[in-house]
Amino acid sequence: MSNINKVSLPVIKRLPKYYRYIYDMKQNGITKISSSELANAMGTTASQVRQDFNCFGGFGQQGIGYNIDVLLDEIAKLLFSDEKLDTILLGTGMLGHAISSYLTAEARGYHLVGAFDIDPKEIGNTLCGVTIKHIDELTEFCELHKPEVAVLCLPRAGAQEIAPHLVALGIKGFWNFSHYDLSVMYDNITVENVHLGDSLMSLGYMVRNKD
Amino acid sequence: MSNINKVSLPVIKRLPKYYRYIYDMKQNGITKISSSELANAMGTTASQVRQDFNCFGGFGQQGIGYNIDVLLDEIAKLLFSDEKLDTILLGTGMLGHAISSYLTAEARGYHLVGAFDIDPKEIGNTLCGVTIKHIDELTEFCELHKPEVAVLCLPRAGAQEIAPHLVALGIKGFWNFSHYDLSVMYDNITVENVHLGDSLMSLGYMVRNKD
DNA sequence: TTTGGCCTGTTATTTGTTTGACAAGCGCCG
DNA sequence: CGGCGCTTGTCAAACAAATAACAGGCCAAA
Repeated sequence: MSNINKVSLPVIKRLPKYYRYIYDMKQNGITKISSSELANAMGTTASQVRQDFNCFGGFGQQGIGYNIDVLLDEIAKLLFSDEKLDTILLGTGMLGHAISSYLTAEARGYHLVGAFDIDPKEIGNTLCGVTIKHIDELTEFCELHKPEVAVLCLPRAGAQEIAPHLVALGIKGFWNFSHYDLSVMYDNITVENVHLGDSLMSLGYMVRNKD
Repeated sequence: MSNINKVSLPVIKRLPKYYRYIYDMKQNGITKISSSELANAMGTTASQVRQDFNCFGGFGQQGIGYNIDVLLDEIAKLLFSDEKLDTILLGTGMLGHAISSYLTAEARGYHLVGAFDIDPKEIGNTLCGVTIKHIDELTEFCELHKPEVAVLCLPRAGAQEIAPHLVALGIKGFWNFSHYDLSVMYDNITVENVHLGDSLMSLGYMVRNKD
């Protein structure tokens, strides 16, 4: 068991979806489920469900299926953790506001500890419980509070300029909304890109070139 | 040439990134580039670059490389189009505001024609040039203006309820920020999911279980 | 207690994507 | 004009992921 040696990225990316569906089933009073039932609900195959769960040791019972509580608990242990990740936000524009609100209100496992901008009009305002600081204070802040995750909601030039400093300051993971390709530069850092522009462009292509 | 029979999804998803890099190079005065140079800049392989471009006929010259202008133009023809896609926004909360602003100010190929909400406080306000209407007016509006794309910035229950109507009203593509899994239901519809929650969860997993 | 149906964990097969290899084309230089 | 270096387009091999197949465990019922 606990064969967490090297779980492939596609599997990891599917975990949140499993969590969502299983969480729902628990809300609906379901107590156990088979791989085929789950696969059917999620639009995938029973094979994939079993193989995915097996990456983490496989927490089902032959002849029975999977206990919803066990399943939910195991996946939660994988995705979340007792201690939240201290997180800072860079760029408090419209998107920054929306994202920080999401991070504090709806997301689990993160704790917003700081927000930074260069716009004098923003500095000093409160954003989801933290005071927006000027980006000049970033170094001092990070050395003191050691945040682990940075959310980049700034324009590309800004992201490009600040990313190396953040890495040097010990940031381990980026939630990147900027158009700057972080992952090219550092590969001992985890980057989760949310490229809205790319997403929209491929949507447009697919809508126009519908098979 | 023009072997646009069936281009695989991974290739389509890479097109925007190509566009970004090539656009930049043009800004920097570069006029031609080889597959290996481009691959190197983007952190991929020359093989992949050539094979990707070849899905669309291959617009390079042996011995020379790719002309930046030609390349940019060809990719733009694939991703964008002369006529913009009429788009409506559902859900004008904080995220809806940020996304609509992005859509109108920064994105290319889309035209926001309507915005809808259920919150009486929002109805009548202006959002990026359109007046926010009550969702009860959605059917009439769609029958009149025939929008092609819908942006879903509403909570899951709302998305779940409204999605079938939107499909019935002729929506061809969804930019889905809700936690509802549209793609499971309709497969003649294009859905581009931006699941912020999923994205954050997998980031957390990867930060904690760094290889 | 034994039998049969069901379901998991795991191994095998198929499918799809990425990487590598090479022939043919272009331009430059002698 | 011919050879050489470089580059594309394309085909082949390697790799990764998704699907299918199956052996073994569990429960229920007889």
